[in-house]
Amino acid sequence: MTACAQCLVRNRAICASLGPAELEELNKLARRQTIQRGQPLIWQGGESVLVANVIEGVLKLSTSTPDGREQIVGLVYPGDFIGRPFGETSAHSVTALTDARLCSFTRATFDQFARTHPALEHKLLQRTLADLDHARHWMLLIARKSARERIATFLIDMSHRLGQTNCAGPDALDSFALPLDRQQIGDLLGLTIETVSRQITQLRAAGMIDTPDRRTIAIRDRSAMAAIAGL
Amino acid sequence: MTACAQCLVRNRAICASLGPAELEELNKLARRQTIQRGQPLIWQGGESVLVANVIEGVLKLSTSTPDGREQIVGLVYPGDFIGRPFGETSAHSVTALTDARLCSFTRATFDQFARTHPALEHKLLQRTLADLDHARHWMLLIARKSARERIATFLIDMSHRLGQTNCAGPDALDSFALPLDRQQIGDLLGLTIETVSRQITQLRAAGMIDTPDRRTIAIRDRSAMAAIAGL
DNA sequence: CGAAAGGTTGAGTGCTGTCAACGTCCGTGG
DNA sequence: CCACGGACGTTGACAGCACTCAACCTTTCG
Repeated sequence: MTACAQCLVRNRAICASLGPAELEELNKLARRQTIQRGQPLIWQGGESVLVANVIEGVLKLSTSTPDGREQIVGLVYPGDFIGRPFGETSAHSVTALTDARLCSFTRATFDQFARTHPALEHKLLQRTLADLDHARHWMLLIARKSARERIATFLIDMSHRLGQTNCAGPDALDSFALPLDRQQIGDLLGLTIETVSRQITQLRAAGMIDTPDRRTIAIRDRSAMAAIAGL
Repeated sequence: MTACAQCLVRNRAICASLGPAELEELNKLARRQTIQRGQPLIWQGGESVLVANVIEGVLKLSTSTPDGREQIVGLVYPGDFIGRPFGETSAHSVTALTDARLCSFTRATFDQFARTHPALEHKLLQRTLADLDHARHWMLLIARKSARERIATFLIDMSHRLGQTNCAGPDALDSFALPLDRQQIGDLLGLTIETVSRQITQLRAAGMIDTPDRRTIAIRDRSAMAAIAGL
């Protein structure tokens, strides 16, 4: 029995808007769920049947063209919300990048609960507004920045995001495990796998980062990285 | 006295969620406002002091890097909502592309009203979720498509959007006035002005569109355009 | 009529994509 | 334990699309 009171993301998920009684009510509607790395959860264009809070792990949101080009349009971390409430279909796919634990609801159930709990809807609205700001900012990155700038921005960004996940507070990690392989980094930044590899090599050659193994990034010169990223 | 009952976008703006009494209440808080083409309304990074419904006209949302590269991250049409409620700062700038009429509120006033009217917040949430889907879909366009695909997609998209603005219903216009100049099309699609010009020239040479004057686009072969756009 | 703003066209460069070969890590099975 | 194979990543050669720089054309407006 994993009650909400012990939830890892109790204070960061949208549930934080609820009082004890309402939380218990919501808890009864929830289903704890684990999914494995690589496992898809929601399909682009499919009927929106599931929404969830991410308790642990990292997932990707992605869309693809009919001819197979893929773009990762967002990453989802613990405490984030996934799925498309109040809509018929999902605009993008959701896939686990690492093993993950979720607190999930059927969309119909969640929609109904949310409609009757304005505080929850408000929290969801705030989060959606922040997501929208973030997505639009990312458009600047993809449309206007060079490959090197994109890689630097991505690595700095990820060091912050993964740092916030820990209980230790909002610190930026200087060393972390990438939840994405090179192909996925390319899909996220709008680059090819070769360009990603070359840029990482150049950053390493410049002494700004280190790559002890293929999944680990160590930031050696954060200010230089930030300068390349354009703040 | 321009009351809400006669409002052009009465049924498409978020106000549609309100009953007559609440609408009158909101009306008292609103300020009708006109702004001229090119006039900025909200500044990136500035304090979020104003939100508004667009009654007439087209506006752009844009962000720029410190070194001057600009990206248009969204276009706003009649019935759409602009500004950043429930937040301290604006993540992007808002500028009128055509002369426009707004129904505006101070953010504090709107926030307070919205918090006490869940139906309005719900409508705003639905709209924000749709905007987010749209922004993420646009990321695919910018990151993965060629210049020609981007131009074709943009023109088809705009013919639909401007068609919906009219009372006539959700028709796609075959001829319309672009609210953007070439530079702005470039800023929207992540291209340079020269590339935009060349691609438009090529589409005209192929007989797919016509350009009676620099601001007018006439779509001659919609299915061919749609094919290039990738549906 | 002249100047300025906006737009088009041309020539050349460069960044990133494409194609291909090679290297490294790791699990599997002989 | 080592050989093998596949997934993943790196590096190299080359090409192409879009960018840059520049000249010229068109429209608008004083």
